[in-house]
Amino acid sequence: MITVGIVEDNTLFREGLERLLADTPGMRCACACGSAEEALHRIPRLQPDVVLMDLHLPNRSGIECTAGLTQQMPNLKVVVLTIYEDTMTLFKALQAGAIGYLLKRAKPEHIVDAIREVRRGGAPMTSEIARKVVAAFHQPIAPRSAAHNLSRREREILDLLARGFANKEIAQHLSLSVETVRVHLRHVYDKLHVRSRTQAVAEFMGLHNNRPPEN
Amino acid sequence: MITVGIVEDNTLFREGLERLLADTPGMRCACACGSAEEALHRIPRLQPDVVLMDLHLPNRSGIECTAGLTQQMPNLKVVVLTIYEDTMTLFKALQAGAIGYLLKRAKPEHIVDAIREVRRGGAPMTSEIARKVVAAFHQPIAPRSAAHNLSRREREILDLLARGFANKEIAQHLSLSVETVRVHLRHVYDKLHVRSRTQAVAEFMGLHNNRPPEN
DNA sequence: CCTAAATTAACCCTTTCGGGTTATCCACGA
DNA sequence: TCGTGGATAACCCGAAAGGGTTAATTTAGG
Repeated sequence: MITVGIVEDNTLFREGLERLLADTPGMRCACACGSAEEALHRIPRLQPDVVLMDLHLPNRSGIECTAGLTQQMPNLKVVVLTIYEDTMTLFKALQAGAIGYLLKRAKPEHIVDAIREVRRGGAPMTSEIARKVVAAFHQPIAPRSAAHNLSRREREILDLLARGFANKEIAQHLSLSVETVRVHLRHVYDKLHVRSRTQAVAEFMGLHNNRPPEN
Repeated sequence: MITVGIVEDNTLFREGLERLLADTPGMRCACACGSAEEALHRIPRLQPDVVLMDLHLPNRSGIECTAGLTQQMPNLKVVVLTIYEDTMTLFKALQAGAIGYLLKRAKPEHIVDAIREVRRGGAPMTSEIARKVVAAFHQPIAPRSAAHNLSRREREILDLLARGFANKEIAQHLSLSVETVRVHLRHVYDKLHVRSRTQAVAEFMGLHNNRPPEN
């Protein structure tokens, strides 16, 4: 018997899911929550095996709800059930601890299959979602040239910048004058087409970590 | 018709795969390579749709072979077929550009299914592998994580900060006073134990990029 | 219900940053 | 050989950032 929690603000859809679970042998609906607050309150007490989580909730987003639940219950398996197909939402949900990601247009039997798949140790998701997840691991084949127009010294200084050092500290680290650091930074700003150290760091980090592309 | 390349040093297994493909309608074996060198030479010329890649090869590893092939042919879909189940090998293969990851103990029909799955836009892998991939995205459940003590508003502002916006711009984006933004930022600095926006961004980025490094 | 935290906002003041400008030294290549 | 570009350094100045302080309102939780 697999116990399942539901978090879904849409009443019709929520009751549809309840009925689906009730009609499925081997599954039981532990609770059906209409809000993130309700979920954060009831689910830790009822300890279901799996949670079906909608992402579009009134106050807090389902992502935060997922994060809250998985932090309290590391063994809880959250399967996201949403209309959002964009990469950003997907990754935030996974980071929040979701273990599966389905679209609401999935057929009922696929949802049931997904719950069983979770129990078998899997991570249910559609083909397209899986492809996106895997693609996030691929190293960018051709690192953009933007950061490569930088000279050695400029890269070195940008690197220290990204570690949060002030110009003064960078100057000390490299045994340079603060003025020189400023000159290098100006060149970096020119080449990266930014106007502030924070923008430069954002740009630099964006190229140096394999995070999902924006949207 | 899907054309498939094979890279596998074990002769028996390689020929077994060849026969499997030959016996499968809609698939054709473009080439069967016994070494990474042979693969790097022949596959770019034959341009198969999919490559089944063993990871245990004589000289270079199949991971390097995968990296070489995917760099030359960005559209090539490499499905790893290996005995290695460890997380490190998995991640390296994915980073090298692999799009699927199967274990050699997979049944022949599953291998055929996986090739079709790739063509349908998916990323074929076993349940356990998928679980590992998804788990890599989970944020380390750091209870002491300073970033989690941040309030909703503070996280929101930090996020805009990390995108390179100035206080003034953040204020406009959120319809707030610059002073309020400054207050929130001060709290952020306190909680992250930093003294400047750049340090805060560095900290934030460090926690919010989902790289699976740790060689 | 009441308190703690969050959110909003303003003031003053010092430090840091970023743009503009100028200048010297050195290495590399046409 | 001369010029280009990198690295070094200094000046002025306005804009932005950051610290200290105070305080109103709202929200959340015990």
